[in-house]
Amino acid sequence: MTAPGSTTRTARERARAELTREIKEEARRQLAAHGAQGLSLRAVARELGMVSSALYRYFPSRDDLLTALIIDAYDALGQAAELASAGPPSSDIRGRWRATCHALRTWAAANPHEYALIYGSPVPGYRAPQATVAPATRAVRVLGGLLADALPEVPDVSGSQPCDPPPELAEQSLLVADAIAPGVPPAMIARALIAWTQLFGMISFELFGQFVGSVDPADSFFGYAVERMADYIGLPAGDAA
Amino acid sequence: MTAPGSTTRTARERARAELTREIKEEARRQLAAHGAQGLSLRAVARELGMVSSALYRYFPSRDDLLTALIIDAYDALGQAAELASAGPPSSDIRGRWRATCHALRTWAAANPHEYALIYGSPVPGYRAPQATVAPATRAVRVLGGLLADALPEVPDVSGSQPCDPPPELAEQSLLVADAIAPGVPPAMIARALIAWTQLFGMISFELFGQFVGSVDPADSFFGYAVERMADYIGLPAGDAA
DNA sequence: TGTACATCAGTGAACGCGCGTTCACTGATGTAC
DNA sequence: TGTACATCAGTGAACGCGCGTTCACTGATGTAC
Repeated sequence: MTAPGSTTRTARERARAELTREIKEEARRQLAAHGAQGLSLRAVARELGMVSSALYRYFPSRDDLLTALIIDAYDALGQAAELASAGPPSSDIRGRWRATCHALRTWAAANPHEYALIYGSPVPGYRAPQATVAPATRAVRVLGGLLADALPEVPDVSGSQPCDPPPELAEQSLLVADAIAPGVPPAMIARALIAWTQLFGMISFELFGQFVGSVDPADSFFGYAVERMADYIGLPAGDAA
Repeated sequence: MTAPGSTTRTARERARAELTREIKEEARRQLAAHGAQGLSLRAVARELGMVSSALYRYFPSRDDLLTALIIDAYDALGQAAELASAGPPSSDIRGRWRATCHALRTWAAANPHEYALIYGSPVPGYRAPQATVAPATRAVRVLGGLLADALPEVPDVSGSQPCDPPPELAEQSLLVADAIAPGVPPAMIARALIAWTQLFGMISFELFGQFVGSVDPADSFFGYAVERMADYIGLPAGDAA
């Protein structure tokens, strides 16, 4: 009888955890080769030297396996962003933004099919369950934290400005701020949303082949856009630059 | 014997053209229901009351049918952009930009699966043939034309600026300008590329469900971003605003 | 205008393949006494 | 420490389905003389 709560579980439990991991690994390889719709339980089982029905001991259905892959992908991308943002000194807001953007692009380039799974076209017939919602916000929370940290450093412009967001957007921005960037004013949230969509638009264009024949390779353009968006959001230049 | 070159071709030719159209229409419906990978020749034939092998008289393979749909989608999107840009007076650059952006979004919302086909994740195992390249540039050419028309109206800032694009990007921008926006300086091309990726990033986020729970509905945000990007590119405010 | 031939659209059967999921089962691992 | 029982992983066969593509064919449409 092992101690309760011990990290060394029974052999059965360890074997189960390991096989679950191996199934997801093989499924990710399938994903890369044939896309989300081409993900086949039978093929995964075959590759693992198992009989296809055995997989049902680990995932109740194909869609549940897909859900697990989606959650893993959001988590991996989110973690990459978190690590990158934690690299520079906390006060170097622009450095943290830069590092985060480049980490997102690097992760996407290294895991194009997992990126496509979460930021590409939705898989027809698949409805993402509630469990994917929280991991999906992990990356954007990094941006939120960064904005919140930038607050003391940005010039406090009270009163209405030209280019202030319209009422509906201001309202939505307030809710976004409440959720991921406490205290950040709607105008800054709105600018950050523009930068965020620009960032992912750029990554998707690069990965999905829209830049072929124009800004290809996209390194220079990417670096340039990241700086311009930092300017636009109003992030302080930081110590390093 | 009908006159050569007459628009009224033989019955056979007319029937062929009509069936080709019907096949593509039905295929588009399949696309909407099951995605690009779920597009099935057999299902299309079934719906049309034909036997599946009959389709091979019209398209040599499934991939060729997919290619036809892709080309049609690029053309439809490009045409929507062209029509929108031709709406306002030619000198109202900002109005044309605004109309073009909204037309792209409207087309995408009305044809989400065709949009996903061309701007979403690539279809695994499918390689787009050369024939898709030209139609693919049709939409962005509208932006190019708009920039070229704006040239006389933007302040001529010679000499190097802060925020000028780095050498590699400047070079690529020159090539882009040569192809779609003659005479437009690299700095403006670079800004337009940022705006263009922001625009498609925003449309994709909205269509693919990334805005659910934040800027949803996205109308207000979309309109706001379009204006801010117009500012950023440096488009003149126009007569209407 | 009429006939002989060529072209083409569509049929139906077949090939060879893959899929997700269920179910009754065997045998190993874990647990309670 | 040893035994009886419960839990669980994995098997293998089966169900019912779908797919792209080929091929020899029938019969209608078009064309040349």
